[in-house]
Order: sequence, then C-alpha cells, then structure tokens
Amino acid sequence: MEEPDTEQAGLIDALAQTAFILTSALNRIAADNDLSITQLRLLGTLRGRSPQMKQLAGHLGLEKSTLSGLIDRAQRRGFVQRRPSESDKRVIEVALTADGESTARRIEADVRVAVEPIIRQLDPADRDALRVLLERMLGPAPS
Amino acid sequence: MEEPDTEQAGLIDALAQTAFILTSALNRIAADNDLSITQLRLLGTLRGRSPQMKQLAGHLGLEKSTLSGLIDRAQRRGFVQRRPSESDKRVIEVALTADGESTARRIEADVRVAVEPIIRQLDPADRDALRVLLERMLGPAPS
DNA sequence: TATTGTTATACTCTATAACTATA
DNA sequence: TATAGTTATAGAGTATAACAATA
Repeated sequence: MEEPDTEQAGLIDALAQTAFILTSALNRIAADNDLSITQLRLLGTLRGRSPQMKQLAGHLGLEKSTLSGLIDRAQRRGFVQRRPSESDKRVIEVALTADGESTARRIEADVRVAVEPIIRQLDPADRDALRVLLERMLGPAPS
Repeated sequence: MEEPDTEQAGLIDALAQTAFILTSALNRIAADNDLSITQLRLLGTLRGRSPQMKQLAGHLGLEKSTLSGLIDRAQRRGFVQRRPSESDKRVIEVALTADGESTARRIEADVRVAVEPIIRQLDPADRDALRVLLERMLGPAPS
C-alpha cells in the first residue's frame, strides 16, 4: 500500500484513454460530416447564441483574425451569417443559418449515438457513480 | 426513476468536460514548449522506438506525404534523425536525437504535473474507484 | 485615442496525385 | 510490377502586425 505513483499511473492512463477515445469519436463525426473539428466547435458554440466576433473569438480561444477566416469559410458554406449591429456600427454579430442549425442538430445526435454504446458498458448504478466521481474531480478544480 | 436520458446527459457532459480539460492541458503544454500537438505526439510515439516512415505514418494515422513534411520540420529543429535502412534501401528509419529524447522526457513530466492536481481532488479510495469504472467502461468496448 | 473587425503575411498540418528509387 | 518515400500542389487553421471604420 505504498505505491501511490504506480496507482496514479493507472488512473492517468485510463483518463488519457478516455480523452483519446472521445476525441477520436469527435474527429470521426466531423470527418463524416465533412467538417473540421474547429468548424464543429463553431457550430456547437453558436447554438442558441448570436455573439459578436470578439466574444466568439474569446469563447473559442482564437485570435480575432483567425476567427475572421473561420467565419469566412463557414459563411461560404452557408452555415453562418454576419449581421451588423445597429447600436454599434463597428460590431458584427454571427448567427447560424437554418442550414447551420440543422447541421448542428445532426452533429449533436451523432455524438450521442457515438457515446452511448461506450457508457452502456456500465450498468446504471455504475454510470451514476462514474458521473459523481468525475464531477467531484472536475468540480472545485484548479483554474 | 424513469429518466434515463436526463441521467445520461449528465454523464456525457462530465466525460466531455474531462476530455476537454485534458486536451486543453496537452495544448497548453505543447504551446509552452513551442511545439504543435502533432509534434508532441510524434515525440511521444518515438520514445524507445525507431520505426520506418510507413509504420510511423500508420501509427499516427497520417498519410505518408504528411509524415514526410512533419519529419522534415522535426529534423530541422533537431528533434529527430532519418537513418537509411541497410537491408532495404528504400526504407528510412526515424529516431529521436538526444535533444528530442530530453524534450520528450520534459513533456512527459509536464503532463504528470498538469494531471496530478486534478486527480488529487479525489481521495485515494475515490481515485481507485474511478480507475476501476473507467477501465470497465473502456475495457470490452466496441471497436 | 481606443475598440472592432479585416487584410496581409507566414507557418504548420493535412490530403491527393505524380514522381523517384529500389525490390 | 509493387513498395517506400519525396515532391508538387492545394486548402484549412493558426498567429502577428498593419490597417480601416467607428466610438
């Protein structure tokens, strides 16, 4: 009972594998829908919101110039639209188009379909226990 | 006790947040070391191995042409070296340099430092329980 | 002057297709 | 012919710096 590092290595590995599998699933879903991971994040972020360019860049952790290009490409593909703000003429608001909205909905369903068979490996009690442990670990976590 | 979807949503969220936090940590570590995520994966993959270009491309899930460019840049930065195989003159073997090796070691330490404070949010018994649940979930998982 | 967004530029990562050298 | 690797080309994603319009 004196091998904390060895024990932790097992947990770190399990967490890493979990992250890897979920990220792989996201990558596959993006590819299946002919989107990049970044465009996928963009669509998810815009659901129910119409942020300004600057807010959106901050939310996605990107430079404003990077976001300009991203929105250019998303707009060219018909997923989003730019709307000039009326109160401040410098500001542009970004919103999903109907097409972008339905694509975002489809992505969300795909994610659910991908994740469900994984969590079904656990019975309901275990699923609940896992949720509680993860929430406890993430909860008061370091910033 | 008849809301399976709502319950699952909580678990899916917790898993997604876990993956997000771990991926963010990796991104930050890569950036702090002035590396891309791909170069970071490359260094990790090469520890203790000297694969052929084709094997390495397969391992990383990349096209051989993509790998050529990746290795060009890593070589230019002194992290890896190309070694022609003697048994088959078409083949190139890739290996870490001493510099690449020490960088890979530093990265590994950085990852441990980043993850430890997160899992320290749980007491030892909870950590073990979490490991068991994750392994159960991942274990006989779908291909 | 300060802020919002775009443009210019440059680099990494990625793939497809064509090519070279070896088997 | 088949295989290993490179090169040519194209596009997405990213950042920094300079710029235009508005506040």
